[in-house]
Amino acid sequence: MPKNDFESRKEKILELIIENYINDALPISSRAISRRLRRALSPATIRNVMADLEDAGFITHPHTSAGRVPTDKGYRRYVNVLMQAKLLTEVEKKRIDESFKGKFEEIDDVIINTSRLLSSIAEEAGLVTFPTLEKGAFRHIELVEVDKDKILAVLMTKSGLVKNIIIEFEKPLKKGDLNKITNFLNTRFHGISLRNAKKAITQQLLIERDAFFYILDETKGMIDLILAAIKGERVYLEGASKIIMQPEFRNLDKIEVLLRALENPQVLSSIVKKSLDSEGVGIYIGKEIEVDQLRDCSLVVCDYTIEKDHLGVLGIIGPKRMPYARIVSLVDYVSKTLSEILG
Amino acid sequence: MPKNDFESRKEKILELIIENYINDALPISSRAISRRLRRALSPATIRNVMADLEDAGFITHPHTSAGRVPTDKGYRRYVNVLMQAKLLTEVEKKRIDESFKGKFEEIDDVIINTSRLLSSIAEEAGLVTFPTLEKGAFRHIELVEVDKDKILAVLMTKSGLVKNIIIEFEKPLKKGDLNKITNFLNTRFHGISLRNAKKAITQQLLIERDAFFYILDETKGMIDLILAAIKGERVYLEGASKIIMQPEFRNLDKIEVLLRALENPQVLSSIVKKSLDSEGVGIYIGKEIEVDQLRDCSLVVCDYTIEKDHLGVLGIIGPKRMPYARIVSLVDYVSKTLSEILG
DNA sequence: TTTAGCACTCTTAACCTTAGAGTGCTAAAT
DNA sequence: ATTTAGCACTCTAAGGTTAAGAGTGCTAAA
Repeated sequence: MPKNDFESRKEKILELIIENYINDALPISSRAISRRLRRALSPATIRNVMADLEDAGFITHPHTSAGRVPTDKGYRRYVNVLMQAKLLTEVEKKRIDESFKGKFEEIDDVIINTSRLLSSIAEEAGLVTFPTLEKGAFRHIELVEVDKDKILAVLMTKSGLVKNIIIEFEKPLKKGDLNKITNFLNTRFHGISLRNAKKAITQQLLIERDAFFYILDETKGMIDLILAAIKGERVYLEGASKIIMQPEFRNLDKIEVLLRALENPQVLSSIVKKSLDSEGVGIYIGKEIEVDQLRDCSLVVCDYTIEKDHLGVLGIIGPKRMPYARIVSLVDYVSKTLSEILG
Repeated sequence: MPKNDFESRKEKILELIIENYINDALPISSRAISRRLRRALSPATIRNVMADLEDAGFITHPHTSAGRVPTDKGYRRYVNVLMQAKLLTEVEKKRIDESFKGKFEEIDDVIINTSRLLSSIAEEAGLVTFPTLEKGAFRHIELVEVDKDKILAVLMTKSGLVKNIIIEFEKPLKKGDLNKITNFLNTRFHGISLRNAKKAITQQLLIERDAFFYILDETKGMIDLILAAIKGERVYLEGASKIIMQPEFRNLDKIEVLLRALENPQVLSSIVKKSLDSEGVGIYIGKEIEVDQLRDCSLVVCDYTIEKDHLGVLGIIGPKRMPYARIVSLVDYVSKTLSEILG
């Protein structure tokens, strides 16, 4: 038997081991694999192959007389080369589409719906960040006086995202001044990205300083505040209870570590940072997440966008033993759908 | 010994049993109580009293040879008559005050901060609803055209809460019409409560129908949408992981039931409804919560307000074995502080 | 009324034991 | 040169037993 076939047999067996383990959460015995191959190979042969796979680091066994379980390296190989995408069923797609049909009054409702959807279809924890306006294009700003020394800025991006910011001033602004600033911003900056707005706006402001000379500082301060406010990053996570149903987490200490981690803003934010690296759907297995408390978990993430501008991130957190083929399709589809809805 | 003293001794012992149990999470033996009374009474005597308390339904024992634990009725008596408020320490108060000192750009940040604070001081789950605008007074509305057939309504209450609502129209409105509606709303309805706004506005609209005759329907529809949008009720809950640390929840099945319940919007909303009944700080013990999945928990809640108008609810969920004396003070103080901050 | 004394109950942890699953190795079979 | 049967060996998980300890309830004496 040529080398190639030999290698491909190994791969096949690795694939079977991993898929079986993902399904049953039990170590896989040589006999089980032999049966799956319709006895084309005897358990003894499988055992030899398994020993090779173990030497190569793709599988391991919890103790001498137990079957095999995948290692991180095994899962990695599985998602990289063995797994073939398992498309969502029409029923699932329909369910996702339907769930976005409802009326959403606020962006929060959309985000919550999305994360609930992810968690409930995947039966894992679903994670969605609130969209950032940073990459959005400036469309309209409205400055409303709410007090002598307080204004409400309502900022809207081209894609229709809205943010309210309340700004306090030391000395009150005159109504005319507010209008002047509003007009200035709306006419000069229509369409430019908020991320680049600061430099552009302050420059332009200096050019037109004559018109603004006595409110220049206030105007600049206000712009700073507005741009600072849109940087905030918030994550919504739902379905931690789904994870603890998984056999590998039926253990109080593990649950405790996991729940604590998922409640920790730093952990969430480092997860989100990680996700930014990936093009398309990103898969992080165990220690690849680089969060110690999540070393028994995997993360499948994807960003969502408006007109190719990054808005936020969504994904699934669950045990490493996760039906990647399905989850990847799910995350991909939901991210596309969300992007469309917001667009 | 007169009847009174006899009764008060019973109460004292009940109090000791409950406080011990709250501290240690272990059934309390007659010997332990005797020791706590500096042997003023022998264990045998205590046992007699305990038998009475058990007959009266205040305590029970898990099995023949175990010490006593409080029943719901016992806890109820404790919080109603035995417990004396345990004020927060200055350090704790300071911590709460400090945590509200930061800059909050959005109301969401305030709510999240509050619930995190509750959860972290109480070492239980903290719960805060987002403020409803319903009871707030109308202050200002701004209607901004964002598309031919889409407008953004920015609604602000007297107390400074802001809500954005995006409204779509079948046929486009003219710019002049928008201004007309904006002016109408801002001049005629300044100061009236949003809850009563609908009737008042539609009535007034009919009186002035001549001015609006060709956009009457659109105007009415828009008002309906705006008022519907402010009804939404959202709850933020943090610290479920704190509950599962408690000895009575060191059990996978219980944790599962609990986490599922706390992720269930219906459960949360029925908790919030409950809270509306109570004047000041409300305490609900076990089945009093009227949510079967939470029959082993207690709920301590209080509403928060602006100028005596109800805005929302905050509180603590934890095991029935909860340091009520401390938690009540905490919930009370945080609710007052939050009310002040928002005012 | 209170308390000492004591039999009784029940839980918990520790320790065995055993069945069963699965491996690794060796030697025979293909 | 592989593949496979056979078998000894290992480890887990479940069940059973035991003993210690904590606490009660009752009775009879103080």
